[in-house]
Amino acid sequence: MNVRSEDLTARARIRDAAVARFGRDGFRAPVRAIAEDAGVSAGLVIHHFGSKDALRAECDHHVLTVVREQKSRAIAYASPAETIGMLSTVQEYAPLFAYIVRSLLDGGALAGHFVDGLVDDAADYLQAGEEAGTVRPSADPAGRARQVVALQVGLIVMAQLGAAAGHGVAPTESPAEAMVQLYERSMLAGLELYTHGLFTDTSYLDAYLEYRQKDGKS
Amino acid sequence: MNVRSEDLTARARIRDAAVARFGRDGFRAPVRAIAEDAGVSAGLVIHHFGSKDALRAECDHHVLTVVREQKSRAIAYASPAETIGMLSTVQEYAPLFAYIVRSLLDGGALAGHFVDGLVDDAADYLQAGEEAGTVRPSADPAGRARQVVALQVGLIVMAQLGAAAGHGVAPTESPAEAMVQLYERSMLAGLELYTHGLFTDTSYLDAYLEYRQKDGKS
DNA sequence: GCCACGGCTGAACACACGTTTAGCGTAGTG
DNA sequence: CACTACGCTAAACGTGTGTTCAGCCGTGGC
Repeated sequence: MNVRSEDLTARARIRDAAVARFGRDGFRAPVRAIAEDAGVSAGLVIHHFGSKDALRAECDHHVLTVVREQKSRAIAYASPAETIGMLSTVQEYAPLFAYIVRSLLDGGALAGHFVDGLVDDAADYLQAGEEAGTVRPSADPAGRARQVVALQVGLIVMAQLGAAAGHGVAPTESPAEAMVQLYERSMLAGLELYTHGLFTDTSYLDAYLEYRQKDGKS
Repeated sequence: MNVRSEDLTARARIRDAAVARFGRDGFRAPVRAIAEDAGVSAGLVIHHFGSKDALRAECDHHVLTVVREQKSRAIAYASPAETIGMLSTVQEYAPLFAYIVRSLLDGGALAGHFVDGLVDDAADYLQAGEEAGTVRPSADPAGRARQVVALQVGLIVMAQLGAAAGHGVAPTESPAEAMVQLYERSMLAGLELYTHGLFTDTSYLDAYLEYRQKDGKS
C-alpha cells in the first residue's frame, strides 16, 4: 500500500484497488468499480483472477501477509509507553484495517485466521506478562486471551457502526477516524478496567464458581 | 416469537419469517425465500410492506420493541446469582438475537440504537453498582460502560464467525449454540477480569495518564 | 342471488451484476 | 516485414433479484 500505483503491474494494481474498495464499500462492491479504480476494464479483473471470489481470496492472502510482517515488526515495542505510542500508527494502515473489519463482519475465512492470530498473540503476551510479573495469573489463560481480543473486536465493530460511541459522534467521519476517536475515548476506561477490575469484591466470581459446581455445564 | 404461526395474520407471519430469515441468512436473503417461509407469494410481501427495505424497517421496529419489553422485565433480576441464571434464557431468544447480530454486522440503524441502549443500560447498572458498593468508582463512567458493552459485542461477533473461540470449535453448529458455548468458555475469565483486573500494578495506567498529559489528545 | 372488494397469486418486467467472448493493439521474434 | 503471443477492451450473455401487473377467489353487504 506504500507503493505508487503507476509502478505496479495491472494485477497488483487491481489487487490493491480491490482491498481498498472492499474495505470501504464491503464485499458487495461491483467488480466494475474495482476495475475503474485500478484503471482497467472489468473483463481484465476476471482474466487475471478467474473470478471475484478468487480475487477476494488473493486480497485475503495479501492482507494477511502484510499483517504478519507488521506484527513481527511490532513485537519490538514492549514497554507500556511504546505500546501506547503505537496507537498513532493505526491511521497509516487504515485501508488494511478497513478490509479486515469488513472480513470480520462478513464472517469470511480471513476473519477466523486473523482473530485466531490475535487470540494466540494475546495469550503469548499475557503469558509473558505473567512471567514478568506485570500481569496477574489466571485460572483460564485461554479464556482471558479471548476476553481481551473480544474487547478489541467489540471496539472495532462499535467504531464501525459509528453510533456506538454513545451520542454525539458525527456520522460523516471516516471509519478509520471513528476508530481512533473511539479508542481515545475508551482508552482511559480500558486501562482502568485492566488495572483495577470492575468489582469491589469477589461475590460475582464466587457465585459463578458455585453455579458451575452445581451442574457441570448445561 | 412465542405465538403459533397459524394464529397470526399474513402480515405478522411475513414479519416473523423475515426476522428469522434475516437472522439466519443475513439481509441478502431473497424476498422469495421469506415469502415461502411465511407460506405466501413474493408479491404479497411487497403488497403489505411496499418494499424489502420497508419490511426490514418493520423488522427493526418489532425487534426493538420486543427487546425493550424483555429488558424492562429483566430489570427484576439484580443479584449476581440470578444474573448468571439469565444466561440460560439466551437460547430462547436466539432468532431475535441472530437478527440483532446481523444488524450489528450490517451496520444498520437498529444496531446503533441497540448498542446505544446497551451502553446506556450498562452505565445505569454500573452507576447503581457503584452506589451499592459492589462496583468500583471510575474516572470515566461513560467510557467504562462502552468497554463493558464492547466486550459483549466482541464476544457476539467472535461467536458469529465461529472460529474465534480459538481452535476446535465445530463449524457446523448453529450460531446461537456457538454463542452460548463461547459465553460458557469465557465466563470464568470474564468474571476474573472484572473482579481482579489484568495487571498487577498501575504502571500502564500511569504511562497513559502521563502520555495524555504531555499533549492533550492528538 | 349477486356484486364489489380486498387478500392473494403467478407471470412478467427491469435492473444490476459476474462472467464470457470476439477482437484490437503492441511488443517481441524469425 | 510478417507473425505470434499476450495484455487488454467493449459488448453481449445469463442469472438472480426486487418489483409490478393483471387477474382469481372467497367473503361480506345489498
